Amino acid sequence: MSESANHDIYFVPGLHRGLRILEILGAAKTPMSLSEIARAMDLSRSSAFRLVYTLRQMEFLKDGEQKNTYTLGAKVLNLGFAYLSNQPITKIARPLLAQLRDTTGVSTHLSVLEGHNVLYLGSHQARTGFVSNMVTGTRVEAYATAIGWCLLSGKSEAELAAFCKGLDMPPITKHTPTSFQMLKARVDQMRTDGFVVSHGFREPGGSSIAVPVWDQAGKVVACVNLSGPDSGFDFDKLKSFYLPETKATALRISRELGYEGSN
Amino acid sequence: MSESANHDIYFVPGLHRGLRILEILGAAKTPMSLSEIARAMDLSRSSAFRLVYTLRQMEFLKDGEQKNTYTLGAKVLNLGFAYLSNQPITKIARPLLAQLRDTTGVSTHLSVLEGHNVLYLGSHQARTGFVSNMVTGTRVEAYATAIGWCLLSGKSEAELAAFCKGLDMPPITKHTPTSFQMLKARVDQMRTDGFVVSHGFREPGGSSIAVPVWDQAGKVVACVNLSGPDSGFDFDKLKSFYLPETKATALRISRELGYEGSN
DNA sequence: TATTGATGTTTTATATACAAAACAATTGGC
DNA sequence: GCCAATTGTTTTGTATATAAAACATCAATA
Repeated sequence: MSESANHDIYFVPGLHRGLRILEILGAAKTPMSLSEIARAMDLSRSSAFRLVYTLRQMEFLKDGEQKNTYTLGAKVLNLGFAYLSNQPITKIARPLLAQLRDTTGVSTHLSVLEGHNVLYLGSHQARTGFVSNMVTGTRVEAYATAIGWCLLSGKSEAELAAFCKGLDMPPITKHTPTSFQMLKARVDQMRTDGFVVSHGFREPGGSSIAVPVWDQAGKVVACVNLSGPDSGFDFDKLKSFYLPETKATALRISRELGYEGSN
Repeated sequence: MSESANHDIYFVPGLHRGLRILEILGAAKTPMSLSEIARAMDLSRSSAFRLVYTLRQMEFLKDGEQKNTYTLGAKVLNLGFAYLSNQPITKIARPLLAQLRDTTGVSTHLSVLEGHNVLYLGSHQARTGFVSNMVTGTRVEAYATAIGWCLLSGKSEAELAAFCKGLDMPPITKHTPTSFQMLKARVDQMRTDGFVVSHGFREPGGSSIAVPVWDQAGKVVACVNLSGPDSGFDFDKLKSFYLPETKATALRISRELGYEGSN
């Protein structure tokens, strides 16, 4: 009774079990054999055989290094990227981020909050330089980054407390907040300013601007981020040019999402 | 008769069709309705209903913005990342890349070639600085980047020609090779040098070192990459310190893969 | 080398997933 | 506001996917 009142009339068991195999193999640190899969799924070997056969034929599974073992195939990666590029906000933001990149000359990024992580949905690279640190599809801990504070500014104090509950916050740099109180201070600061700027004189090696994006309900749903190395990031121009441009882009995206505030 | 001699004895049709729905929705630029899915799959609506029902319940599909439409769900993203972190080379390289990051103080990355793209498998960020341009899971055009040339150095001339066949190569920067001949020159250069270095005086804003990783068969299977902004990248130290360290790390990874050459 | 246990594969009787058809609920055109 | 067409949902007889059991193959141990 506990786990599965699954036995809905409309469940197609073949699909259900096949997907569970993918999940199990995703969670497994190492390739699994047919029998291991069958055991993990509490399934007859003959059924597991047919499922694996199908998954393999469709390239959702591929052979592991050891004989008779299987791991996730490349198709699951394709799906993952399709997921990212199908996010509605990605489509809306893409041309605007490209435009921001072109007018500023530095790299621009769009990210959202997913669980405790910042999830990068897409980016447009500075056209100069070979160093192409693209970020799409990446996850990083939200509590530790300027972009994370920006995204967390949409949460109430209670929500933020819940967010910190059970989260351990090791210090990545000496500026990393390591407690709820410290994180709250960062987020509050961001909320009053309306942006986060970190510049090279404080953090050697790079500069970054993060500005929130709001939806029609006034909720923070994403973050526009502009970043580059100090050498391409003139401090004088930062506040007079880069920041207003970034804010304008974020607002434009917000408008397209139906935001009607004046931030 | 044309498309599917699919009718293997061991094919489980529910799973087959469910996965095809995921692929179709991944390729679709916009969410689809039940009927659209049924039509695209040449399937009865009642069957499509049951498949979608199952996928939705398992969170491989989620509701689109419009009513009665569906898109890929977050689960497919989880699988995508599981795929990346399960790649054997990722596991071997991870601690060594972290170590390289710690001794050099700048960001390190591991990437492989997938089709025409450079696929980033993992990275370790410089501990200083808020600018966290992580790259895991990203794809970029191989022909246009130093890392790409590094990875392509494993190919023979014929393979490289095949690689270029039908690939259009727009110039991203003025240094971008735009023909097979130009690309071949870059790759040959890389092969004789054993690495690619691009430094800020040529490419404003950032510096980068790329070194290949070999497997036991002597094939180039991956690329170790070290990159950072000029300000953190001392030119003098580049050749005397960063480059040898990077090469040592790449060789160490190669050794763990069974490489026995002396490069 | 013989023996045991485990795993991968094939067969097949039967439980069940499936598609047609009926139904319900929307939508769009006049 | 009606009709027609399209879509989402439910039912149900039947074609078929399934799991047990048999078979084949391999690995380890004595």
